Amino acid sequence: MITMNGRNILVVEDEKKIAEIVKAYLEKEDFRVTVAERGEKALAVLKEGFALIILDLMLPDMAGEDICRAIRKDFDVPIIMLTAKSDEDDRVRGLGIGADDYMVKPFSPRELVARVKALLRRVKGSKDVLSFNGSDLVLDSTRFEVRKKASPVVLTPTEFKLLQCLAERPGQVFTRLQLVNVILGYDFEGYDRTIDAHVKNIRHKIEDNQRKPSYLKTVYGIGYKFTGLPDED
Amino acid sequence: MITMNGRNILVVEDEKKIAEIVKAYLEKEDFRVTVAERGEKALAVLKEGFALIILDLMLPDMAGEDICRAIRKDFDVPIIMLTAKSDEDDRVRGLGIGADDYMVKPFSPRELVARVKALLRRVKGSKDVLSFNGSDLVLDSTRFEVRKKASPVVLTPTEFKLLQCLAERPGQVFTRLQLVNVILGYDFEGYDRTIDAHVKNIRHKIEDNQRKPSYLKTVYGIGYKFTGLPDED
DNA sequence: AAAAAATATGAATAATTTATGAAAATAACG
DNA sequence: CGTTATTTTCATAAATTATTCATATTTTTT
Repeated sequence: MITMNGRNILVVEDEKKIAEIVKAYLEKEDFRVTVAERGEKALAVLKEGFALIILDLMLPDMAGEDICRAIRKDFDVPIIMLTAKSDEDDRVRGLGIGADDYMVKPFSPRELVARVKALLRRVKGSKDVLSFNGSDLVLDSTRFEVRKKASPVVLTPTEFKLLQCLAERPGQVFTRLQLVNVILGYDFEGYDRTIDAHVKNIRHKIEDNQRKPSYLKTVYGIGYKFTGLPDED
Repeated sequence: MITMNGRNILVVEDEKKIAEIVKAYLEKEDFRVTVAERGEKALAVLKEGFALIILDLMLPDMAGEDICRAIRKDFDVPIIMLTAKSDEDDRVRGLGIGADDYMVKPFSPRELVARVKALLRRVKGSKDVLSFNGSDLVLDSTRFEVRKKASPVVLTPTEFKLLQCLAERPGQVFTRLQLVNVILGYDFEGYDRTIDAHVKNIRHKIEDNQRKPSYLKTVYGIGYKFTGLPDED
């Protein structure tokens, strides 16, 4: 396995302008940036060693997911995937491609920088696994899998995204609208309350007592929140 | 550098229809919106102070990027750029100039509102926490939670809003009518005195001695006020 | 100190909000 | 194309909160 290099970032993006902007923003933060316009080139420079890779899902020569898998085969490097539409993130998450994070275009460059930093911080610590209540509940984003007291729990894609969204920020309260925006996309035309149904189903799968949930809690009049330490409020 | 104003948003957009829709959506979320149809006017009202600016890249009198630069020269205010169609160049231009985020038309107004909020949160440093009497009493808006001497106090939504409204301006006296307008909405048809009931319930939860409240004080003949330093009047 | 005015309080009732099971619509898959 | 899994909607039950009201208490005025 090849060593990764401190502040080197590889940007795989064929839209030159976007690549440039991303480069500019990252360099302003003291990262060194290499741009590859094609998947082929990306794979060629890989062995230079990068701390992180930003990868467009749509490239002229190869599918982003293939590149991602190719990278993952030999390198243990965090990847942020760029997708054009909100429904593509399903593919990113669902297919076990193994991206560590993803952003839907159009994205704010500041947010990208923030995520790069966050991801580097996270990765340095360990992998992409959220663990709660002393490993009683584990959310493994790279494997798209949840484990409850060590035994696997099967969540549907929407359920997983919902739980993940909440679990990433324990204690923070999300309104149904916020959750819809994040999980179903800004263009979702349906009803707020569909969130309730998913919450119910998730609770059924991860809570000991569905009537008295210890993880996924209701905040009356506002929305929902996740609590990592079931006892606390 | 000029101070920015809490919930004031400037929309610079010449297409009246779009401006109106944006305005309506933002006002529904309790923002105060000023619309400028031309760049010239935008620059003129700038000193009123805005928390955020939404700027169309294409304007009749001046290029959006010039306005953007002009704004940035004197104001440190977050900017969301609106660009027409999915013209890549425009998109990219917006970012290069130093917009914080951008959206491609046609966009969903819901998404715009969500991005506005996200950007404000990000810029503010996500400090939605009010702290009083040396952290004896803490109001945390993102967690929708009040803590009294470090232990959580559960307030109902109305109670929370009421307390928040008062606590945001310690010392300022609010009439019941003002409170009703802010908390229950201008269209509330009920009785003033419902506020009293909420005050009672809040006091029950946060005051040591409900008969001699140290935070939530009555101003006889007028209304109520919040005092951050319990000793002072 | 008594009367008047305003606020506090507890309890009853009304109104909202959430949970839930099942049906209908959609998407995914072979 | 039919079959299955998933997502969404819907109707209703259950839970929680908001409002009102009658009465007690406090504050102000005279």
